[in-house]
Amino acid sequence: MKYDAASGRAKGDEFRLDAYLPYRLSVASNAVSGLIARSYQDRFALSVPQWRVICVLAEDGGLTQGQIVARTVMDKVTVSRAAQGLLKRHLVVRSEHHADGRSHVLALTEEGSSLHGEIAPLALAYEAALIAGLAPQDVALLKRLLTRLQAAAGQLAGDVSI
Amino acid sequence: MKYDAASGRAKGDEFRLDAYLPYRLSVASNAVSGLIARSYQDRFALSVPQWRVICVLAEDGGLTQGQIVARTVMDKVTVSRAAQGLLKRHLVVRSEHHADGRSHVLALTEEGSSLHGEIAPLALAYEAALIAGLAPQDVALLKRLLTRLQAAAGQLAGDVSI
DNA sequence: GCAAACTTGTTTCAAATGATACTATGAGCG
DNA sequence: CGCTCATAGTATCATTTGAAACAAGTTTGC
Repeated sequence: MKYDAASGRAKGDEFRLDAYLPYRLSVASNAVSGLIARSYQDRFALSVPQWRVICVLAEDGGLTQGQIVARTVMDKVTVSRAAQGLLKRHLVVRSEHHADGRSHVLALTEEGSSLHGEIAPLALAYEAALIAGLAPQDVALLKRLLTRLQAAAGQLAGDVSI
Repeated sequence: MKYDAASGRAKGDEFRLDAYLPYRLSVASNAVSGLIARSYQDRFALSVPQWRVICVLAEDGGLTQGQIVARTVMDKVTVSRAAQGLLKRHLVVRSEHHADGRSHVLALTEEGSSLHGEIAPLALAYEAALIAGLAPQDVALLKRLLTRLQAAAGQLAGDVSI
């Protein structure tokens, strides 16, 4: 059952789930995301999408939801819901877009900015704990490789659907 | 707004979402998983959990659901549902466990095994397309780093909850 | 100008997810 | 034995997700 007479080699060598990159990637990401998400939820009652919106608003100032979608690689529905939650908690404010009536500009409130200032060090501490024991150049390479995988996946998805 | 007078340095340097490993990991994984999941779904009407169950049964022969849970890092509910779907399609069979009446042993049918044989090359082709352009030693390092991140996340999660 | 086509953001709906509770069986111990 | 406790797997429920339809506003082409 593990030996394929036609190909003349062990079938088990052909495909091993443990060695399959998409599987490894998904499992590692789930473990890390789960850890982080639980932490944000428990301590600050924030979802990951909400935290991402806060981050890009802290970095780039006022943005429309469309710009946030582009910056965070999230669905527009996800961003819309995250923004509504943050609005209710007065962590962000909305203002009219000067040139486009469909759009609004989101920006952090004082409170939102202060929350960001509070969480950011904890987030960095989590990252530091995760990569403790890894060589810095390995971490840098890891980030580059992840970006290239993301780009490759995007390209392959585009190739198929278009 | 990007300059914090109190700390005397640019705020943007403190936390950049783009450089945050959990974010990069999640985004890359979502891009890759989405691509793969769509492909399994479109061509074979299989979910990712179902595909994972097929893989470990192809590798290891008859397993209980508990063993599959351990092998695939999935929730037991997820495995239960995946198994039920595969049973309905006669891709796996269930037999009594010789020593434990609560448990069943799952194994691939001829049809399930043949489906695995059909999908595996495609899965490998996807992986090859994703890592095209990357140095093989970089890919090997990537897999090792992912495994270590997963372990670190598991450990951190354990530290908190226990 | 103004109708058709497109964009922005929201709502709606169906599917996936996972925590919790439950059933059925097995294990430990007096 | 017989009672409690642990485990395998399933069912239930609330939440999350994203695709598709939608409303409101903008752009384009004639």
